[in-house]
Amino acid sequence: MRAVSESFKERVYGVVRVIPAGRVMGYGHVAAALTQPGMSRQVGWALAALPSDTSVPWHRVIRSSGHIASQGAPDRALLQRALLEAEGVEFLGDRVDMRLFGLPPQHFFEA
DNA sequence: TGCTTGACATAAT
DNA sequence: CATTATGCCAAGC
Repeated sequence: MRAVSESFKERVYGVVRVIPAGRVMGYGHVAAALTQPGMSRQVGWALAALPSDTSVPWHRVIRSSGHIASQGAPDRALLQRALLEAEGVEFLGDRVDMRLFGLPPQHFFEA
């Protein structure tokens, strides 16, 4: 179990909760918002530890390339895509158009 | 202490 | 474009 510290998780959730509906962010961007670039993988673990009934909009966090992250969990990937499309996020093939839906880093400064 | 693992990122091919 | 190779960082063994 590659769990991350509770404090780190809380900080990650704090940032993710600030992402407005219809916008997305890359793992690396979330890490950067925590003033800790390079922690993108840990951000992924923090989200993986979320309970299914969480209030955190985890589906708005995808890879910087625009691809949906969870490849080892098809069920979650499909749900994530469905949730995003329901919020108005458009897909170009199998990836999100980050240029249009990527959130500008200035919008959230540690929550 | 050193190797493995993972919802990643970036550059090279 | 897609695929592969490297670099990353923290936690578990």
